[in-house]
Amino acid sequence: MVFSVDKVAYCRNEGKNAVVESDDCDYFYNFFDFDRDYSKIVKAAENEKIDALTIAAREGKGIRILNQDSFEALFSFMVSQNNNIPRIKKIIEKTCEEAGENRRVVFDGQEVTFNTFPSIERLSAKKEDFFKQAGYGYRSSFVQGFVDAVKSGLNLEEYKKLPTEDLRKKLLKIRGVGEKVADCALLFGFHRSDSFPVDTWIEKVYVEDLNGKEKDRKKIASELVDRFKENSGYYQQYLFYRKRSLSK
DNA sequence: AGCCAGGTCTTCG
DNA sequence: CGAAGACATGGC
Repeated sequence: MVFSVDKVAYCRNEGKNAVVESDDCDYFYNFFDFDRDYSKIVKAAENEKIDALTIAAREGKGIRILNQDSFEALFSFMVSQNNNIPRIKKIIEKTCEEAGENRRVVFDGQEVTFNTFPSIERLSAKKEDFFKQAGYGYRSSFVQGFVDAVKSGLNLEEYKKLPTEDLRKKLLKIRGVGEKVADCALLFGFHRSDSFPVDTWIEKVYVEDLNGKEKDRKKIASELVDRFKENSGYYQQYLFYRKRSLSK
């Protein structure tokens, strides 16, 4: 099952194909970025003539840069700071369970229930203790501040019109949003593939596989975007997933 | 038992 | 600027 805001899709593999069923196929067609020719991106990655990238792209050729909801993406990545992935998932799941709406859908005659990602209204109705008990820790004030800002006029839809650099600056003004979270939101929430989020894993890639010399994450990110331009985000995902899978 | 996690903010030199 | 600490919580 895949969830996005108040929608759900049921996914499975049939041989070489991925099958996606949903009440809203148009939405998930865009969500999974099916319009894009990823074979071109893999070829471009191979043409960079970087061993690690070539391998990563070939192994990760099924990876898509999802078109997530911008609010949900920014909110979720705000939770990711100084946190581990299993716990991030738990926090978001708990938030959906307790603040989202319960829904039912039917796939192939099978009834499925799920919780939506909560709306701004539902989130803003929650008090500080809700976030504390959901496990947000010190990030509680960040997400609450963000929710308040959106409720009182901050409009991410308007941001979509901005060029990447301007949009990036806007996102960085939000408390709790630094370079890495902004870049992830740019990539997944706004599909700005000219961004290269640098986290602990990409730092390893940069040093071990790209022979990088910079130490500062911000400099690393801008160096990589200068180098890979519009393909940055795709390469970042290939490299990220391969690095993580190797460490397990 | 500690160290660490898809970092960010604040403070201090 | 650039480095160093603090920050909540729980995964491993």
